[in-house]
Amino acid sequence: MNARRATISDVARTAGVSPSTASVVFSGKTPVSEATRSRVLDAAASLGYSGPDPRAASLRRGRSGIVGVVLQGRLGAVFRDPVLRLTMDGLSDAVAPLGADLLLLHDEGKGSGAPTLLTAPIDAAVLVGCSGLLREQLATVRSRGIPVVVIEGDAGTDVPRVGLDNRDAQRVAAAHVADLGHRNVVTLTLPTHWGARSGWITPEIEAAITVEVTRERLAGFRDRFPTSPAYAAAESSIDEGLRAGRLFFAAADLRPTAVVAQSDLLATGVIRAAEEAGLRVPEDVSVTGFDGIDVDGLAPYVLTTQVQAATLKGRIAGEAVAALLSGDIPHSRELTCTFRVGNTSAIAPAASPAA
Amino acid sequence: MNARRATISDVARTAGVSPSTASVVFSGKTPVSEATRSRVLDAAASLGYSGPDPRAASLRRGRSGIVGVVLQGRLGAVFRDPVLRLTMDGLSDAVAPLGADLLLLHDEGKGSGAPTLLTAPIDAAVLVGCSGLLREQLATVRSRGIPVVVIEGDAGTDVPRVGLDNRDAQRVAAAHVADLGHRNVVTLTLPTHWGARSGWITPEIEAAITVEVTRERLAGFRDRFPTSPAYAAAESSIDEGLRAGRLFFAAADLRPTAVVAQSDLLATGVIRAAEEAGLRVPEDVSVTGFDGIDVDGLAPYVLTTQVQAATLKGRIAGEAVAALLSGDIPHSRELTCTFRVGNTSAIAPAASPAA
DNA sequence: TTGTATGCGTTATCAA
DNA sequence: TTGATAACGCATACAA
Repeated sequence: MNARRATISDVARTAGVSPSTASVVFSGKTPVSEATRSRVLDAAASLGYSGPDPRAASLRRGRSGIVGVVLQGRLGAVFRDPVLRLTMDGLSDAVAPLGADLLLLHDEGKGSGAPTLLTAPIDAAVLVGCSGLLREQLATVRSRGIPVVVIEGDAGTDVPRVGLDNRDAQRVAAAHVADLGHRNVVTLTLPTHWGARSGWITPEIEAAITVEVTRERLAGFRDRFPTSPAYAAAESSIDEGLRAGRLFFAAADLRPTAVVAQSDLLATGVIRAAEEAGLRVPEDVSVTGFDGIDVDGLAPYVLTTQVQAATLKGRIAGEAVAALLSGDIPHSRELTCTFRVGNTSAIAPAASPAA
Repeated sequence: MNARRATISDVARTAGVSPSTASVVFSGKTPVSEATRSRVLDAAASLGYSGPDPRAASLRRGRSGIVGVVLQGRLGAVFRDPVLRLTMDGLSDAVAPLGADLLLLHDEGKGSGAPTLLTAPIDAAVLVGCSGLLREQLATVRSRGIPVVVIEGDAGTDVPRVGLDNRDAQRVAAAHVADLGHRNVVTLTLPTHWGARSGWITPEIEAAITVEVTRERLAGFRDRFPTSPAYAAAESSIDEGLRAGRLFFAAADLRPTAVVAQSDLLATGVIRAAEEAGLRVPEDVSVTGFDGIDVDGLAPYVLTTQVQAATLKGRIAGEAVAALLSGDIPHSRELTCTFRVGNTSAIAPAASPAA
């Protein structure tokens, strides 16, 4: 029909008022007489004008009302992680009062198409999940002058950050296992870098872990078990835990009596593997997790784990964004886990199986 | 430092070229000599200019590179649903080649803060999950002239839609149960409207179901069981299924021999409830699901269910968006489920438990 | 290969 | 309460 969509000027002309008046009718920034208002609204209706073009408005205003959330990997993979889901939930909650929407940005391979962080019309960014690309992304965002908040990642100083006492918490879990008499222990970690395959962690690899969460939790484990083997999973999932667990329990003479996992999902998989191998948890093998999420199908086990407040983490990040957008400078926050002893850890078996 | 961020004109001036030349250096739309290019880039670096302002660019271009996805309810709740997660995964995959990002819009209570669909700078919208607000949202989006694709909802004609053969598929499942000799059957449905509480579905309610998926699947069930009781869950989750199942199995003399659930999660909950009540599945009670997702912790059961290609559904929607954005008119697609007989359905028990 | 001119659709400021 | 004016920062058609 129309060669062109109607603009606010068209509406103004039709209504016989000035563009600025028409604008004000829609924004409500200034009082307008009832007569003019309805004339403008009528004109808009007759022209099929449905309000200001957001692009133009955002150019003029300098703000878009959009908060970018940078995630790593594909969306599906991202939301498969219960912790991240909770964090997103809290984040969206805290950002909602701003009237801001969330723009999902995946950092997946910078080669792939759009350098989105550079070209997305966002007012602020939340960097979450702490990939190795973090520094680069931070540089990008800051060069654009966009306020940014980092969730669990190596932000430099002067970047508001929401963190977790990963190292301390994992040390506590490790100590728990050590105190129960376990000596033959293995830790199952999250990915060492984004996109990495699963495999044993050599000293070289250990020295070059780019994922902060993994590194910190491993460090906490090391505080009590400096030389125990460590195996990195490719992702946090029950399946990955199952695969790793099968590996751990395959050779009867090398079998660990305890597995310290860096996530509840991994721990759940390990428990499954133990059952598969005919081992009893916790009598034959103790398993600890991390996160404190409800894992579907884990009953009757109650995981011994460090419980983190994932939703709160997101909420705090969202509040930090809100603060930044209103000109305040939020301070970084470090959240603390709560250790929960369940029924998946127990005193080490008296006799080592063999060797 | 700077009173104002540098613009491309500043860069051009510093580099001693015209603004258009500088623009071209960043967009790459036109060949530029190596000498000029590097002069421009140097100038940009020295001014701390990090590329065109996305807001201005998008105003000029008329496109923002953002696709809006309208979901119902809170984010956290949304991504808790495995089917939706898969759909989002497929969608983001299909949209990635466009260089488009996804903007998450919740339709939650139009009163709450931002009238987002009206004011978001999106090039296209995907309406998913089919709430009762769908028509209204469609009107909003179309009045803005934004191309839109609907996933499983009552789009009018002439709106590209990706659907599922919900009614046929559910009828097949119901027939399966009927053919096994079950007469005392109850169906457990998805919510009848968005935000509804759980409860028995009266004829009045049944006549006014606003969620298409629920309505269609129930219709399919009705094709074989015109008068059997139907109970609506408040959401698709194992917990809701468990609660409903407890209700079904509470009174021994009214106990159904088969439960036809509208989702795998609900079915899983029902199975849990059956176990709790000391009933064997499928010997004492048959349970069918819908979706064909992998439900964690369901082993050793293999659900009898209708398997839908959730990821494909999202992908097709994404491709439809791509088509719309390049001026084509995609046709609607109706996907077909595949019936899978697992080990949760069996011949009805010979003797009805009681009166 | 580079420059000139123009408009994308708004809204903030200020004066009337 | 309303209107005139001037950006907002860029990308494109077209000419050189």
